[in-house]
Amino acid sequence: MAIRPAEQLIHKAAWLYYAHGLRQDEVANQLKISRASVAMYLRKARETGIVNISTSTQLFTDDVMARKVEDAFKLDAVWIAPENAYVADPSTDIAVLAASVFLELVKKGDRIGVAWGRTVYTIADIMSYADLQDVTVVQLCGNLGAPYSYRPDQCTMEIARRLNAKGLNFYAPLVLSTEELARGLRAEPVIRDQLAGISDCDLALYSVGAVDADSHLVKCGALTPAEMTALRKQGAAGVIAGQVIDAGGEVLDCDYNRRVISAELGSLRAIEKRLMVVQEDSKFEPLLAAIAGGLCTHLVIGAHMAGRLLEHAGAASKTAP
Amino acid sequence: MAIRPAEQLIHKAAWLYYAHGLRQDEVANQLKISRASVAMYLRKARETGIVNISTSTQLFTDDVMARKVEDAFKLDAVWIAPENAYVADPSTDIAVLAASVFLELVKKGDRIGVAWGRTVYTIADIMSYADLQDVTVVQLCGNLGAPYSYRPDQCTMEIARRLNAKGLNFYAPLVLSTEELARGLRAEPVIRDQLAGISDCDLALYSVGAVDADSHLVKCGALTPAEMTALRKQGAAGVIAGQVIDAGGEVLDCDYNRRVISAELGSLRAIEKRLMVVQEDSKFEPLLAAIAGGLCTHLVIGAHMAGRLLEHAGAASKTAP
DNA sequence: CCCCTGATTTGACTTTTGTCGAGAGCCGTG
DNA sequence: CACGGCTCTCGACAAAAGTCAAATCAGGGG
Repeated sequence: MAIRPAEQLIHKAAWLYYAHGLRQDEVANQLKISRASVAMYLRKARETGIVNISTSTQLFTDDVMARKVEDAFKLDAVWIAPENAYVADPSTDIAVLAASVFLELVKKGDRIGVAWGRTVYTIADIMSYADLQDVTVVQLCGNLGAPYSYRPDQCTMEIARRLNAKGLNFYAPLVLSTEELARGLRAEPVIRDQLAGISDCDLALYSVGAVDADSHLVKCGALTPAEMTALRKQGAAGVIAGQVIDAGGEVLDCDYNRRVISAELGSLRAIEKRLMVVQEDSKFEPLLAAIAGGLCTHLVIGAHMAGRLLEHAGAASKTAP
Repeated sequence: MAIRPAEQLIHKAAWLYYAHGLRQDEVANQLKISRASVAMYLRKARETGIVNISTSTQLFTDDVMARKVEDAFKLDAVWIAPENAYVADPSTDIAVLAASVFLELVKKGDRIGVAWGRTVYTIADIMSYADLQDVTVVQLCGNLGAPYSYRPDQCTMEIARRLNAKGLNFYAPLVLSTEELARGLRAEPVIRDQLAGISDCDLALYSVGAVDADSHLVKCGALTPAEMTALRKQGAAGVIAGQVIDAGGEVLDCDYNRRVISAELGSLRAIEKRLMVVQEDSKFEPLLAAIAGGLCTHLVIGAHMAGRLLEHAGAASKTAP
């Protein structure tokens, strides 16, 4: 898009202020506008991603625990949000960290796969704006009609908006009523292309869902609590991009999964950087499953969860030394 | 290096302030220190690169003139600093822009070649701090003993310091008194390795020098004004990394060049991104030579210089349509 | 053990920045 | 051409951030 005159002014103000280090009143003089306007422009500049303020997430990887988790689970990088009363809301802390990490991982020209869930939406919501060029954000799974505020397409679009990127939505329901219909839809060129394009992503962002009555899948009406319980008995350990996985991180062989339109796990694994973010402590088992299935290379979790992971790894190495 | 406790505090303060958006007094409460300390920590955080504030340089590439220069000279990207009374000192403007562009081009893990000169040093001087990991800054040419404040090794080290990167200096004089000695020195393992490593760089930063009595080479005593005039008559058009080039951008065949220890132009051309920055209008001819020799892919110049380049290109296309 | 040095921290003060409601300009419409 | 409705801009005030000299602290040497 061509730069509009207003945007030009914002850019100039931001330039003088942030790059040259002038004060707001000096900028106002230069540009012959009031200081109040300058202040407003600067806010817009920050909101548009014309200026970018990022803080290194070093500290959270440098943590000894983070290193241990990396080693124990063979992950590329792990960030641990300290849970000790840092800030009012501890779960926000993880999301803020995840957003920073995400922005640090994104590069110009990247193609990014985004799944859906409360966690992902929270991240999108608090993520600061950036002006990445040529970035495409693709939706990893089908949609849900539910009146949820964090539908898959909304997660995708919101993140795309924040990055000033192109959003590629998935115009199909997440789950259909029959296997045949799902198969047919997956074969549709427009859907097939989207699914095929997923393995071309450079970066994926998702969380993992729990297999219980609180799951989004239940809340959105994709599954009943009873069905969920049944799946659990069949070995369901978690939910990734709308699909139910077993403890080994493989797609569970069940009727539900066959009716789902979503990224194949194989495609997900083909993505170089798979950033998984887990907020709730209750998602321990699902997280283990996701890690077992090689569905995450980069991980953002809270300190408590990290402790549990290490405990588990320690116990496992004792039983089978 | 292990994170010292002090650094930890700085990091926490920066995190709460910039990532969580708390106010300084809120941060002070959280961390149980005074607000004044928080303010100080935050300044340190900015100076260390723990937080990173960058402004997009879009505006300067989006310029119509920039596009035209790109097309006319087949360059990858051109940034033009508007010379019209933007800010007090117009030449600073170019350096500020160059520093931003430079930081935008650097990626983690990069190896960066840096030449020397007033322009390069000015850029280093106003460049904001960053915390790039695994970046190496290598010196492109030998040193000068002169009491200059912008010796090659200083340019290299200052940039390395700003980026929190490793600096690789070149422990050899730029110019020796005999050709034999230069040849011998170039064959020394330690020097040879350094020279060989130059083509592995991902990014180079340099300016181009003029062939006149004001040249650094003269000021540093590497050449006398008379020798400079003589070289000019022999076809010298500019100076790159301490070497004299002709109008076609090739090393001039002369005694001086044979006595110089510096990056071969071939190695420089092997570098993917070659960022050239020119501040002075008087360097028109040298710049043309550098462009002709394919020594620059990315260019930062002032509006006036851009005008002259386009004029030249227009005239050239008229004489040879 | 005490004093001195240098670095860190703090409270008090100043400067800079953010915000809000009022007013000015702009456009399409009746 | 006058009238809303709209956005953009400004002045004034309140809030936040920056600064500095004095106080405190840690540690080393005499």
